[in-house]
Amino acid sequence: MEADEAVETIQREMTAFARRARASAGRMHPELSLVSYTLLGHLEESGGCRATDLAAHYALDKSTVSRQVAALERARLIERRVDPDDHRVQVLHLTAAGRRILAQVTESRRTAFRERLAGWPREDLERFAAYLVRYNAWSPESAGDEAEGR
Amino acid sequence: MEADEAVETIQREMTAFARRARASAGRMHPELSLVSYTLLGHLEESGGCRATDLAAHYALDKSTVSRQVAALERARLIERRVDPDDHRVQVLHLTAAGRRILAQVTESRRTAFRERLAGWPREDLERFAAYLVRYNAWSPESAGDEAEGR
DNA sequence: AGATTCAAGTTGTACTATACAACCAAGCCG
DNA sequence: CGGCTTGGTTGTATAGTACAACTTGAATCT
Repeated sequence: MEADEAVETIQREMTAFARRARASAGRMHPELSLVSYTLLGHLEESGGCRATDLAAHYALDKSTVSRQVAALERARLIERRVDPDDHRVQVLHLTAAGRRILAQVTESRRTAFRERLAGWPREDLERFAAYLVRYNAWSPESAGDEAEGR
Repeated sequence: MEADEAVETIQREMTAFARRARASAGRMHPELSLVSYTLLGHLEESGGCRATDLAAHYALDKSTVSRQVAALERARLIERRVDPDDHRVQVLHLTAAGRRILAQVTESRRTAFRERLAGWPREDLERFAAYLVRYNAWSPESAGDEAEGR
């Protein structure tokens, strides 16, 4: 069956990609690992949030986030502000330096992706993007939704 | 420009995927990491090869492969046979157990992917698969080939 | 109010994947 | 033969991660 073959290919290619991505991202941007980049990006988008939120959002252990945050703070890329309403909470914010590095790495990553995708017809880019969104949006809980038209 | 937006989306989604993949693969199949799985798969496809070939193919350091191979051998999933023509070389082969585990994990992964991709029209599956192949096939040396019709 | 439970973070510990460098051992070549 | 090359291992170091134990502050339930 051809559909099965396509699933197989998707599986193989996604796996291959996953295997390579982290390492190559690290080589491209030694100053900001993929994880740090992601966390910084979230802080920018969200305009500041708690370590716990990051952990929940990215399915990471709170200890992992704690250490990442500590490293980012040490590097002066983020700062912690204790929430006056709840002294357990530290709200994380990008510093100016953090914003700068983030922008720089984003730009450099964008360039790499643009280069890699150069020559793709716009229609293909848009379809590929849509497929990826759809693929990533899947979660066990949402399984079956589409089939039932929700 | 819409094409740029699509590139941005691809970037973001690929990144998100990469971040999650390894960990989730590990959770799904504690008995065989993504790397081990990949190496075993290569041995099956190739019908036996050298550690150096694996390293080259997956852009891993030979020391990394050496240790992976050692672990897989310890687990009795592969075996080494010294090449009679060149005593430096160890040709790696799957054992029966290795073949069994590989098949089992492949099946389980396939199921997960099938579930995730359930409800996708066959046409979309095929297009997505083709896009991924194209995306992964890219390498710095090949850049520009398409534009020049090679 | 006091005791208990809950939530946010930190720290200790351990493991995996990885790289780089130094090394060894076997072939190969002039 | 002697030196270079190639395949592989080992020592060492780092990043990212998890889990468990702990601290501290908040909330809740008598």
